[in-house]
Amino acid sequence: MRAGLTARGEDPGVVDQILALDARRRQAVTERDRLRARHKEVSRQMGQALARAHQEPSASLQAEALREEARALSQRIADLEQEARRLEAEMEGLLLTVPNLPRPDVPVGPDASGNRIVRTWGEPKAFPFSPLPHWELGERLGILDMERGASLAGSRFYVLKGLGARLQRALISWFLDVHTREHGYTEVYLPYLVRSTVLVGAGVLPKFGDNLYRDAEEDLWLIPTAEVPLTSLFRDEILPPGSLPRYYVAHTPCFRREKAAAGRDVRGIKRVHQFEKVECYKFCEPSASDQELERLVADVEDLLQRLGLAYRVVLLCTGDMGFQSAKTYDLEVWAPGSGEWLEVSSCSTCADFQARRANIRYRPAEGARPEYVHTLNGSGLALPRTIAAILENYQQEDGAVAVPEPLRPYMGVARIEPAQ
RNA sequence: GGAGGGAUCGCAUAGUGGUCUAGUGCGGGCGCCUGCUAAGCGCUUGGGGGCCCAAAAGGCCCCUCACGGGUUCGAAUCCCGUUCCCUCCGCCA
Repeated sequence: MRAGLTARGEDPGVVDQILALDARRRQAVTERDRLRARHKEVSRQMGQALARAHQEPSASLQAEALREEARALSQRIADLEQEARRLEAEMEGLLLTVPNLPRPDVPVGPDASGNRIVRTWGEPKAFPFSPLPHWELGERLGILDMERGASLAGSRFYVLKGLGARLQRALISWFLDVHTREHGYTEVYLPYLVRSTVLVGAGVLPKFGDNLYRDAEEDLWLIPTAEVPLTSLFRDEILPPGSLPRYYVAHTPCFRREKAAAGRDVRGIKRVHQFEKVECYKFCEPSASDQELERLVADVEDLLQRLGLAYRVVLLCTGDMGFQSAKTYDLEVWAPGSGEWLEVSSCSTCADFQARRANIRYRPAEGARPEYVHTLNGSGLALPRTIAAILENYQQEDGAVAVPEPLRPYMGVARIEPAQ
C-alpha cells in the first residue's frame, strides 16, 4: 500500500497515521464492550430486584445499590463511546483522502509524460487543403453558436442549432443503440442531482467539491458524470449469487466548474461547463475485472472504428490517473483542425475502491460471505469532443461536412451544408 | 405548499419502559420419518464490529427494530430532528 501511494506521488505516511488511530480505536472499543456486557448484567439484576421489591424490603435496597453501579458504568461507557467515535471519524476522514492504489501493470510516472500509447487505429487523415478547427466549421455551418451560449450562461457554454443539435442527438441515440443491442448493456435514466453521500461513494467528495455545481439549500449536487449515480445504484446492497457481471449504459448531461483549468482550452467545445455523455458502467466479480476493462475499451473502440475516426489508446501512468482509478485507458481521437489528440473517452477500473465507499457487495455463492464488487466505467462517448472530431475529420473542400455512415439513418441527411 | 398515517428478522405480522437471548406464521437451509409426492417432526436462519487463535475452523462479547440525537440505571416502546413510503387537499409539465 505504501508502495502504491509512493508511485502516485502521495505521502505514504498517512498509512501509519491510520494504523495508529485504528489501534487506539480498537482499544477503546474493546474496553467499551467489556463494560457494556457488565452493564447489561447489572440492569438485568436490577429488573429482577425491583420485581421482588414489594415482597422483600431488602430487595429494594439491593436495587438501589445496583442502580448506583449501573449509573457509574453508564458514564464510563459514554466516555469511551465518545472516544471511539472521535477516533473512528478521524480515521474515516483520513481514509477518504487516500486515492486508489494502481494495478501492478500501471506504469509509474510523474504526469502525462509517463503515459504509454498502447495502440493506434487508423491513419490521421490527410487533407488537400488546410483543415479548419471545429469552432470555425461550426460557425460557418450555422450549427454552433459560442457567443449566444456565452450570453446565456457565460464562457464555456454553447448553443447547438439545426443539424448540429441533431448530430448530437443522433450520436447519443446511436451510442445507446449499439451498447444496448450489440454490447449487452442495460439502458438507465438517472437523476442529474444527487446527495453528497453519492459523491463520496464515487470518490468525488470530499476532495473535489470545488469542481461541482451545487444547490446549497437542498444539499444536492449536479453530477459531473453519470459514473456518480451509477456507482450508487446498488449502494448498501448485497447482490445475490449469479447476478454479476452487470452492464449499464446511461446518457446524462455532465456539469463541471473547470475551475482548475481556468484559461486552458478556451476555444471551441473541448472544455465546457455542461456537456452530454453516454457512460458505460460495469459491476463485476474481482477476478473478472481486468478482462472486463479490456472488453469495455473494446466496446468503446467499436464506436470509433465504425465512425471511421483515427484514434490511439493510452494507458495512463500512476501520476496521471484519476483519484478513484486503479487503471485507466484514455481513448484519443485525432482532430486535424485543432491539431491535437482529443480525449473522447476514459475507461477505468476502480477495483473495489468505489464499492467500499458505497458499500456494494455481492454473494459469491449461496450462504457465502459477502464480498466487495469491482466497478468499471468508461465514456462511450463524450459528445462535444466527438462532435468536434467528426466535424474536423469529415470536413470537405467545399465547406460542407459529410455525415459518417452509421449516423445517416438518425440524421436523415448525408451532408451538413454550409449556411447560405 | 397544507393535513394525517406509517417504517420491526428474506416476506407477513405481534410487541406502549425491565420478564434473561424481539415472539409467531410463511419462506430458505440441515436432519429425521417416508413406496414416490405431499404432510408431519426436530434443529437452524441476516449484517457490522471487537477479543481469543500463528492461520483457518471455531469460540466468547458488543452493536443492529429506517437513520441521528435526547430522557432513563434500563428504550422496538417515550420525546426531538432527518430520510423514505402511503392517503387526502392545493399547485403543476
